[in-house]
Amino acid sequence: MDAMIDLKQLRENPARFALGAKAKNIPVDIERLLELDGERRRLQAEADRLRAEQNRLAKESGPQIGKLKGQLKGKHGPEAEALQKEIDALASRPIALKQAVQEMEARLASLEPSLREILLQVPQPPDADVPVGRSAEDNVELRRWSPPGFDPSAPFAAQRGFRPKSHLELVRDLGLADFERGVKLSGSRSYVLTGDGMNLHQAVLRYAADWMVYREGFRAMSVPVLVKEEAMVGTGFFPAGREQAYLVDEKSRSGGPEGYDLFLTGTGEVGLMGLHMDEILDESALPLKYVTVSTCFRREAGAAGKDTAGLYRIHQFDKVEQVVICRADEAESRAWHARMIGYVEAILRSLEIPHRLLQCCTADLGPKNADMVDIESWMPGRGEPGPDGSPTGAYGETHSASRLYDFQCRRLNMRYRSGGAKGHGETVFCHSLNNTVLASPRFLIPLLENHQNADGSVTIPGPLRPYMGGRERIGP
RNA sequence: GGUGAGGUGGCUGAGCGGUCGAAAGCGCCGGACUUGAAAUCCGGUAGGGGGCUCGUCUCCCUCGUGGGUUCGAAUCCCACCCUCACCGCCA
Repeated sequence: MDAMIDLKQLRENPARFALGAKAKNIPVDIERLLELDGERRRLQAEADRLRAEQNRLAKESGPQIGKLKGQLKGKHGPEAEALQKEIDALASRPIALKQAVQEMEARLASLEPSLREILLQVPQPPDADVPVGRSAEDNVELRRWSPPGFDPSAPFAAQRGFRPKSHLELVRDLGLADFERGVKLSGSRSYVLTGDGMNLHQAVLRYAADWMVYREGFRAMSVPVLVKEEAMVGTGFFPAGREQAYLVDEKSRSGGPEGYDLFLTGTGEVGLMGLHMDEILDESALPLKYVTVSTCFRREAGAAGKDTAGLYRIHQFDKVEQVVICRADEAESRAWHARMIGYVEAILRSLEIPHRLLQCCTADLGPKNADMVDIESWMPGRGEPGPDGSPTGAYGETHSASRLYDFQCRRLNMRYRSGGAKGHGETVFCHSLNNTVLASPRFLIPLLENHQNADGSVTIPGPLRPYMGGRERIGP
């Protein structure tokens, strides 16, 4: 069975996993898991013992049978009969054992599915320094930033001299998106980016990707967005997130058992992390720093009625994603987490987008994370309408930085050999981290809304201008 | 989509029913030689799981994956996955 969570650790300290699951509000029957594990180990030991005996007999009698068969060649009559009898006697010795082994194996096999099912559901326990909470409401703000001369907590109109438009109004008035035709083509939560909407979309993606590649030395990758189930399970998105993923049903289409289903990935993380599945890496190759820009697909099951309008919650978008795969060292992994968050903060500052960092509480972590920090960008057009009917603005999630220890790499069977240069040490599961660099078109919301002008135009922030043909503004 | 060949350790590649977890070469590690290095020589070198008297201990599993035949399978049979070559189609 593949490594999910470390069964040894679970046996030694089941409470840690039970409490961790509870803090995450994820139901999982650790008691039952321990029972099944114990039962399996008992059967395994017994089967091993029987098989060892069987092997011993076979090893003993094998060469003898071979020798006797050699003597049998060309012989006839009573002499041949005697030899044949001897051969049969030798051959029959392991038969009883064989049946016993088969029985044990059958019992073992019947145990595996339920064991595996539970094992796959056990979440990574949250780190001790993650605040315990019941929902996203209990996330804790770490810090916030806004460009000089603008304060998100004060009314937009008072500071900028006009009432802000929401991104919906901006994209309509400036001709940046066409929702009607998007819906015509693909149903709800679909859109078409038009003209400068598409230009801006490509500009921010390229800007973010270039930042990671040319400033931070990440390796640019194009990875599949259509992947096997293995990759979804390995990266920890399945089984819990199965409802969130689009399925390309190749299995039933073929009408037979051949072929397998494929899934559309909801993040480039799946492709990047899946790259080294089942590999043993050289320690000297670590850390691996990858960045990809990929189209992401999400069913948004369970989000019916939420954020139905505009570019916020949509089924398909593009995302620049960073992952780091490093040695199994908590301090190193924590340092990378901070650094990866720092890249995003720097990008947001360079684009003059007010934002804040949230330490996610235990309930908001999801099964795979030990720790997660969200970054929310200020969206002046979001939130409840104020007394004058214009939006008051709100922070909206645009980034999410996860620290996973070896949770993913266990599932992906992704290891390195420890022990210095070309070391001869043990194989160890890598640690992994991931963080959004920039997701668009959601990011167009804070970009357009924060940089809108009184005349309805939108100023293109300086760093994006090279990606927009040198232009300074969109609109009149 | 059609036809053919093939998937073996970090790599190349032999093995085609028993002593094979597996020849040989390369690579890598350790040692000898050397002022140092190269060359040479000697030795070592897959992964996973279990047991205890925890050790230069022991057992089990793994030769693409899953089944089957057999006393015994890397080797024979079936299905699937994948790779390569040629043909057809095609952004």
